[in-house]
Amino acid sequence: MNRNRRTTHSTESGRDVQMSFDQRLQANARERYRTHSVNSAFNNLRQLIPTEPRNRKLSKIETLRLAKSYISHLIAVLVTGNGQRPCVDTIGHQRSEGLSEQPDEPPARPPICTFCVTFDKS
DNA sequence: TAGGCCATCTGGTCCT
DNA sequence: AGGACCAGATGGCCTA
Repeated sequence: MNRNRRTTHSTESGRDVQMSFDQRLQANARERYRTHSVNSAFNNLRQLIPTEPRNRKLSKIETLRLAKSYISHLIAVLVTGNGQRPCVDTIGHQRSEGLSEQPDEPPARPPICTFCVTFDKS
């Protein structure tokens, strides 16, 4: 690669600023490091979410959605004191909020929580 | 082979 | 000015 290459980097005032190739490489390295730290946070979060089967690797989007669902499940456990299937007893968390969280997707799912089902099997 | 997921690069914007 | 954060583009890997 040509280390003398320059890339433009415009500011909010619209003025183009020359960015040296070395600066670009440094920015790339920082971004890589930042992405790795985000991934390590995702890995930490994954370890806290029970899956079926056990040790199934969750994607990032699955991790976020299931984390939200798991928090709701734990809240239901606290509210009802029912450690088995608490979510069927609560109003606010009556359906699975697991993998399909599309905004425009109709809620066509039986009123059972993902984690109630998971813990039933175990 | 198509689709999903991911890492990396890149440029724009915001913040200190 | 420099760094952090973010989103889009791109290409590679894996699985059904």
